[in-house]
Amino acid sequence: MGRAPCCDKANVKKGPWSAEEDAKLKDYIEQHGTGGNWIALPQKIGMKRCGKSCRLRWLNYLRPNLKHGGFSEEEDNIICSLYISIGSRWSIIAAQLPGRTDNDIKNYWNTRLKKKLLGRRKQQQQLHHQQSPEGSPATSVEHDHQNHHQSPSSHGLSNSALERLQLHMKLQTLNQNPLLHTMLWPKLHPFQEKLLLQAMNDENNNNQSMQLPLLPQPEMMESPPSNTIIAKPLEDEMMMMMMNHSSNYNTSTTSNETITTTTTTNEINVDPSPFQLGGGDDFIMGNLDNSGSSLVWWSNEFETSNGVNYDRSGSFSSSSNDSSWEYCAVRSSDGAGLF
DNA sequence: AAGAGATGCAACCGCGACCAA
DNA sequence: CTTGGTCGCGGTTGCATCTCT
Repeated sequence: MGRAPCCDKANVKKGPWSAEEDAKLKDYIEQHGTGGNWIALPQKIGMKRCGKSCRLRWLNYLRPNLKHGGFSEEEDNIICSLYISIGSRWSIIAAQLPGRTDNDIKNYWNTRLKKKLLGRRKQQQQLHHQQSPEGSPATSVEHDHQNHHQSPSSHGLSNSALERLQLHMKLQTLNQNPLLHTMLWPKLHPFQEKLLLQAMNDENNNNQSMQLPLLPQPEMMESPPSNTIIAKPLEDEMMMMMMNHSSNYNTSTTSNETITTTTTTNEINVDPSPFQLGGGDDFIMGNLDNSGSSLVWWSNEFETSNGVNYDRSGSFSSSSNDSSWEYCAVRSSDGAGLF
């Protein structure tokens, strides 16, 4: 037995609001406030609308000082940064953008900003698809782009986390350009950082049952222990997704495999990994080092000491003053992955 | 010019959180 | 502690408009 409806659905008007309804609601709230009870409000003013509908209309459209459309570059950057950090927590993101509503930002992200930022990858995938029509399907993110309003792909990974990973990679690529760096990674106001940290810790706390490490507070990040993997929400989520996605994932603390990659521009030695994660098609591979920020992007295959081929499709890293991160997505010839 | 498909946006839905009784 | 009502959020849907062929 489901919960009781909040209103009599049969006698409630749905659909677009008329100017008359808008005026009625606006006038009432400006004079009397909401009274702390949205459900009762429509009856008070004689409207055949659900209280939730009134609330939504007020918050998203009628409220004073709301801006519609015309997102600035700075707003784009803030949305993007926060989305990568905390995911689709539109209310938190909206709180950082005065005059914007969560619904507005959500729509803007889904319809424009995401495409704007991931456009290049889409082109790459289209090219890849043309070159190998029998190849693997597009990621769920791009699949969704091409199939508006259709169900997610059967890939099984969270679109949100994939997007965040892709964006992180993309922005780190752009990060090589110092001009773009400041443009795309704006320094947050301390209050924004505090909010962000709070949100991150909330997320980590919620995941405690999964035994994921907590995000360290700034004061805890003074000198991270060597080879300690500090989980940020993005990484947590990706790890959990990989584990959920992979029916045959494997974790190990006894890997003795050393991977050496050689590219035309980079030579990367990955320490014997303390943690393996694999299975399925794609993998996340990470390595914490203390050598500062570095960025590499591979598209070539590389071979491990035991002869397993990995197609390292991309890699990125990020860093703060105290710690740095390096990740790459890998696909192996034998179905094993490394973290 | 017309039809089909893509896009953008407002609004709805359902669920979990919260709180008071 | 339980229950019922409300709030707030994120995901989804419906539809008008735009773009392409």
